[in-house]
Amino acid sequence: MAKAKKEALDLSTEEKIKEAASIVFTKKGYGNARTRDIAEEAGINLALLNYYFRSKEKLFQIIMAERIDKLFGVLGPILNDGSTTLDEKLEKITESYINMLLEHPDLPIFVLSEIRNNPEQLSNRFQARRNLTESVFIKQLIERRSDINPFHFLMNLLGMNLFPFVAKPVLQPIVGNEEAYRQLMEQRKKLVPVWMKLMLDHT
Amino acid sequence: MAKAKKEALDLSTEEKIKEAASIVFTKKGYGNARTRDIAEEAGINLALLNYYFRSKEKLFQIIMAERIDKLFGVLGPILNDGSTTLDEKLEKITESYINMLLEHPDLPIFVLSEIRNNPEQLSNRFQARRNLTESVFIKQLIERRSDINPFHFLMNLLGMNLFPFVAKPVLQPIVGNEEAYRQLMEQRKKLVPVWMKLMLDHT
DNA sequence: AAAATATTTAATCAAATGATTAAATATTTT
DNA sequence: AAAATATTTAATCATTTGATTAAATATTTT
Repeated sequence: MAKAKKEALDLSTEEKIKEAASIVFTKKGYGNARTRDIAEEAGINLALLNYYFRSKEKLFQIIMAERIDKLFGVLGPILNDGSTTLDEKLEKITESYINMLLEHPDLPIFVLSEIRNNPEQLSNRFQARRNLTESVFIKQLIERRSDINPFHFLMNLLGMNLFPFVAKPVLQPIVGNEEAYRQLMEQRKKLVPVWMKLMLDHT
Repeated sequence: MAKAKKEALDLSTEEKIKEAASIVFTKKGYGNARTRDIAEEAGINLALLNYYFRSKEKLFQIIMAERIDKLFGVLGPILNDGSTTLDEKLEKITESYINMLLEHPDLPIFVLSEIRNNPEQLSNRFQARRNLTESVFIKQLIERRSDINPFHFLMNLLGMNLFPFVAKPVLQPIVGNEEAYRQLMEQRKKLVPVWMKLMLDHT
């Protein structure tokens, strides 16, 4: 067997294809992406893509799982951190999301639109509800304000953090140039937690 | 000429195709939609689609323009109403959006993802900035709080109203069933303006 | 009713596109 | 080095899919 070499190159080539697939799928979506686009982006022959991943669909599933994890994986550890206060969690979530989305601005719109196309892709739909409702975050929230519906609170938090990126293609031309947009997002790292705390404190 | 009959049937058939196209495009997006899907949905022959609209692309442009107008057209009149206060505008925008989105929940994700695919589709990009910055709404906002960046304020308002629908495929399974989700959205009609006013009043 | 025009259909085309194959090249193992 | 295995490529296939065509049917005008 050509194992040592195989693994070195395998990783390199396979990773190259996955990287390219990630770029092309995220930019165009499944339906608008061509396997030839991906092959070209990866600098490899089209047949290689099928050699490594069997089909466009299989490759997509792998990328999609990674992207979903990238988008929502941030939340879990922060929501369940027993060592931080609720206020600190708001700050951490906001900072994590905005930092991540500044690097991957087209991630939310990709994931959300593909899930719309194929809702089954969300594997652990039921588990997600449990994980959330039993999280430290929700416990702290209820402890502090038993009258605030956690779902509303979470929608507001995610809406303020994710929406500017979901709507970037519309908002950015209105706001101005790319740099102006980036600066707004930087400001929101401080501002969003302030606004969320207003909701927590308001009588 | 067969004018009278033509117009009666034309409208009916042409409208039937547009209606079907709107449904299929909105549900699947341009790339995943097949002209055959649309023809079937409309209950007509595939050739008819090209007879009436020349091409998939042309038909899409028409639908897309309508959908963009549906999504953002609500805003203009409310933002520029000189007879309402800022608070009333917040209430009107929220109520209009939530009512409209309860009927067309997949509209935002469709429009935003298609604009991502083809940003040029936003025709009046520069005009939009002027319209907004010179609106009564922004004037009232600056009058009330010169220290609040209108772009941040607008992002929050739109984020809280639109995001729950953009993320519905993810959030709804977590929240529970369809009806539970609808009730949450009904509640937000009252709640979002309250939260927005908190931001306006906070010292 | 006849002619002109508009609408609709079945059949077909041509290009795009996902996938495969068979052969060539490179790498590893013996 | 030889054999075995893994990787890569060019060429090709089969299906999907947007679009067209020519003929049939319906409608309107004369």
